Amino acid sequence: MKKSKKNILEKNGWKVSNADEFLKLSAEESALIEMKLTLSQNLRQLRLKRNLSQKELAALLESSQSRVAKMEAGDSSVTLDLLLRSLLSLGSSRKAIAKMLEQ
Amino acid sequence: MKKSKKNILEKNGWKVSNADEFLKLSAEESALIEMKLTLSQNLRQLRLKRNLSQKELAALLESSQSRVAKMEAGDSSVTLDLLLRSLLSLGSSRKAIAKMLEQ
DNA sequence: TTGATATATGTCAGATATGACATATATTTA
DNA sequence: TAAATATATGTCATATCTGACATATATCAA
Repeated sequence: MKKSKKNILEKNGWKVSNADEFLKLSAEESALIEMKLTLSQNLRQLRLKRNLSQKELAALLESSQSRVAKMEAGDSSVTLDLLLRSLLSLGSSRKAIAKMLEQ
Repeated sequence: MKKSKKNILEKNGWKVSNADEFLKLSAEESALIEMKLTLSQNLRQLRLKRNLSQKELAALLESSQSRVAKMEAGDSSVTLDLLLRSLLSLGSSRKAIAKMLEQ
């Protein structure tokens, strides 16, 4: 795993304090985090494609601009449930979401 | 939507008290619930394929038998995060999960 | 039957996620 | 440039999820 990726993860609150500990991230945890990051990225893409600001998307989702920012930033406080609900609200189909995950 | 499906949803805690209210389930909510049910079913299949009891799977996940039962039952208190972590722990790959969702 | 094992259901205290808010920092526009 | 708009970051009260436990109900073997 590249240093840059580790930095990104740490910045977003994933507890990865040193290389050893990082290696202890189980394969499952890593996979889950990477799935979240993939969905985050797709969320931002979709929002921009629709020419919405984070504030506008937040209104659509009945959430807040700051939470949308956190979703797009891949913050560790954001669940898959919230990401998926958001993608669906932006018009993604279940199939489209499956496609995002098949990588 | 068939009556039987409505009954299943209600039984599992999805607030769907009457037909009118049921119709108000947004398309997104329905899609999310169906995705969860799909993953629930796959979880049970996988567990049985591995010849594990719910108790044994719970130990593997550092969870409890009752929570595994709820996961498999599609209980509304169970998040996608937990379902996906469980599937990954049972050896499902990200790709396999994408496949489950592509339906 | 009976006892053993598996699964389902209800509850709850503690853990985690949420929207909201304030405010910092970019980015865009005039 | 400066002002306006957009996005990022930190915090918090409330809401929701979690593992654990008790206990009910199946399922199965003797």
